[in-house]
Amino acid sequence: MRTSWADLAANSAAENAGPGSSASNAGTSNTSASARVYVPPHLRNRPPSAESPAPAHSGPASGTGPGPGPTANAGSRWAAPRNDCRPGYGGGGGGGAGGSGRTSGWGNRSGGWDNRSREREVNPFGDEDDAEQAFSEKENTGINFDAYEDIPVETSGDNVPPPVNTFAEIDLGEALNLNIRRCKYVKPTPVQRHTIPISLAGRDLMACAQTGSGKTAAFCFPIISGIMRGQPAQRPRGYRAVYPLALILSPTRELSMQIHEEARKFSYQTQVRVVVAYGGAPINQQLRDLERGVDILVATPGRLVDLLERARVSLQMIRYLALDEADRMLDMGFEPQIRKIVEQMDMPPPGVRQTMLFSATFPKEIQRLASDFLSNYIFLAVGRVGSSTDLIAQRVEYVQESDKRSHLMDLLHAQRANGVQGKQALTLVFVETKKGADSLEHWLCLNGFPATTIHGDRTQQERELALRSFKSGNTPILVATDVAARGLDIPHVAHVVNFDLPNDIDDYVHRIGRTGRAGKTGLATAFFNDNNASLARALSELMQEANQEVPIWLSRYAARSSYGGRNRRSGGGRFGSRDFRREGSFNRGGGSDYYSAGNSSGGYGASGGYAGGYGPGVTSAWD
DNA sequence: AAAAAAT
Repeated sequence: MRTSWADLAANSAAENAGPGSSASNAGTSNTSASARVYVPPHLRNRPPSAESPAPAHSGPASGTGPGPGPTANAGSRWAAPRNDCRPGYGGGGGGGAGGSGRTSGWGNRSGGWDNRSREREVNPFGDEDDAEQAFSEKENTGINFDAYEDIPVETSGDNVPPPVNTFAEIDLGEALNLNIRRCKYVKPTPVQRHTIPISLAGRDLMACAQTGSGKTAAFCFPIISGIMRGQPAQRPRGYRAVYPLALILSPTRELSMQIHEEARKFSYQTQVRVVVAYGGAPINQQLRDLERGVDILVATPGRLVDLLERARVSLQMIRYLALDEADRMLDMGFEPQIRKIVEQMDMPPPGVRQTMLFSATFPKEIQRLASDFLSNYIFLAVGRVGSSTDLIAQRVEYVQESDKRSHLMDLLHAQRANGVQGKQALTLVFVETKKGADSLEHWLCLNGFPATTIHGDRTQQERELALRSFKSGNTPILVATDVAARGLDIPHVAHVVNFDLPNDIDDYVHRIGRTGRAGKTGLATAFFNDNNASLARALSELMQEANQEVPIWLSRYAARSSYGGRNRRSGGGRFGSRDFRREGSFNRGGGSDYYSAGNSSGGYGASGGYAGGYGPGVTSAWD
């Protein structure tokens, strides 16, 4: 489940050292999961009883167990680049939520306070630098700090705390500061400059910002710092339940893994423990991780609901709730689960807990839903990194369905010529359906292009393997459904191809955001035809906003499409969205008590110069 | 209509 370059290197090294992983794979099959005692639904979710026998590990923050070190990883067989398009296919079970290499810390699981210092915490930083050099492109955090100065920022809400300019201005604590240095973060990104003070002030937040703009750190730093300096948690002594203090939810398993990896770095040697739980992987290892103690739980909704229904996790001590890709989390597919977790279990209500919502886009309807979870929140919109310089070159080409494959082939041939040091530049191809993904992958392979695919019909092992293989450059083409559209931080993606355009312009925004990340340039090519007519207007507007050249034929489509209301961009201009509380129609609706007249103290100008406003004419465009 | 997310 480790996905970084360092892990690849580590796994590769382990692989070369010997075939030791096969034995451990054998031990992690799914069969052990079924040994769990079945708890009938009516007995599930019983409140933790104070009378229950106290488990040995009920104290706060006992030592952090040995993390998933360079574990025997089921997916490490991709090492040999072959024409086989799914390297490592059938490479063995296990994998998933960590191979059995993790269980070496078993003896310590009852450890309370006294074990804290004895347990050794695996350094999550590894030797990433070495691995990064494989791309011969040293990039530090990958963030182009020079691109920051002109990033527009807009805030609204009551008494917005002023932003900070340096990490030193805020006392996050010594251990956290050390990790910030280890991450080579020199100065905070815009979203961090604003989010951290807001969060440290205890305020709720709705934030529009790209993943890759430092968003994860923006919500992790205050959470970790808050847990470290907060009262030691007097956690109830649940029979088996654990009581995390912070919950971070995300819409895909891979994104949860990614957040977990980052959070582990930020919390290294802070005694703040981060555990991840997601579906598709055996639950037992996740249960053991939880039993060792958890302060911050990163999870996908389905698995969390499962854990809640088994009464293995209680949310009653939650102080911080963060939803990543919040607009996806609140759309039709997810909303019931999220409401269940946030409103119908034992989580403290808004105002008691602190809630932070993040997404690159925030449609108005979603903002309305989201406000149920928030209390007197601050709205923050951060423009794209490098928004003024347009780091993503967007192209739209008219391609009939029947011509798409050969057209893609042309693009890939051109790309191949630009290969970097023998490695082809990474190309991410989005398609509409899972079947379409498999079939395109197969076709690419037949035609000599090493491709793999990630979508929801593949097993979790296959998904993780595909992602690793792509990141490593061994399979430089990844065909993906929207499962990979959001939040995934894959360095070095040079080209995003919208083989099938999405129906929603926000999805398009998320997809092309997989390239041009963190201040680097990228290319996004879309195949457009009559089937995408409904997207024409929004697409053409978006491209205009980004100073991209809009083909004449697309403008004609856009003009033709009847009042594109449905697909109008939900947000505005350089931001993913703007605060829906500022829309006159909403305020007249009667919910305007704490938000008057669409202006607020200290809301603007934090980044200097930029006034954050829209002229009246522009504003009307968003009504 | 499709995708994602629990078993």
